[in-house]
Amino acid sequence: MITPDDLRAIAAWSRDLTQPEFEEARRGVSFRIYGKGSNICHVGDRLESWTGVAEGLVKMSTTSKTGKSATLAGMRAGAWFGEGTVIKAEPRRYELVALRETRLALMRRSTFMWLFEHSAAFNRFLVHQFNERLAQFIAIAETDRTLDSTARLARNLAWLFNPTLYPGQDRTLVVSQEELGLLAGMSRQIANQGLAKLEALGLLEVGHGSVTIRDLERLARYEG
DNA sequence: GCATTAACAGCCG
DNA sequence: CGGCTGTTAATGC
Repeated sequence: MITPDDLRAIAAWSRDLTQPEFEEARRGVSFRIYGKGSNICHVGDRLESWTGVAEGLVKMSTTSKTGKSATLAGMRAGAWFGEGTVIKAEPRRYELVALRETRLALMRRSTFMWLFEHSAAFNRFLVHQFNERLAQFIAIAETDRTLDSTARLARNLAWLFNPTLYPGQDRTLVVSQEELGLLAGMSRQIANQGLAKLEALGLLEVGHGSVTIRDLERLARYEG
C-alpha cells in the first residue's frame, strides 16, 4: 500500500479528499515498473486499473488505418488516465508506451468505482480532467494536419505543463530532446531545431536535458 | 523542401 | 564514463 505522502505527491486529486476517502484510495493503489520503450498496453487490452504516472514519461497514441501513429497526449509524473476505460468497462482505445523507465500507480477498479460513487471532490477532479482532455483532442481535430514539426513540438510540450492536469508544477521539466521527438513524432534532430526556434521566440529555454517554459500561453497557441 | 538515419565531436552531470 | 546536444552528410518521399 502506498504511503499518504507518496499518494499526495503523485496525485493532486487525493489532496482534496476527506480522510475516509483518502484512506480508501490509499488501500487500492499499487505500483508497477515499465522499462524504457516498453508497451504499457495495446489497443483492445483490458488494463482494468485507473492509472497514474508516479515517475517517468508516457505517450498515449492511436494508429490510423493507414498505419500512421498520432500522439493523443504525453503524460509525465502526476498524470492520471484510463477513467473512460474503467467507467465504461471497455477495452482501451489507444496505445501506451513508456518513453523512459516509468513507474505507474495502479488503482483497483473497485476502489475507483467506490470513489466515483462516494466522493464529491473526486468527481470534481474527473470533470475538470475530462474537460481539459476534450479541449486537447478538439485542438488535434482542428489543426493536426496543418501543423509543421515545430508547432507539433510546441503543442506536445504545452500539454506537459497544463496547469489543470499538473497543478503546482514548476516551469522546468527534465526531458531529453530524443524523448520530445518520440512524443511529438519526429527525429531528435528535428526536435532540436524546433526547440531552437521556440527558444529564439522567447517561448521557452533549452537546458541540458531539460526545458523551461517562459510563455505557456503562446507556446500552446503556436502554429508556426 | 522537409523529413529520416547515421555519424561524430563536444559538453555536462 | 555515459548520456545528451549540436551539427553535418547522405538519402528518401
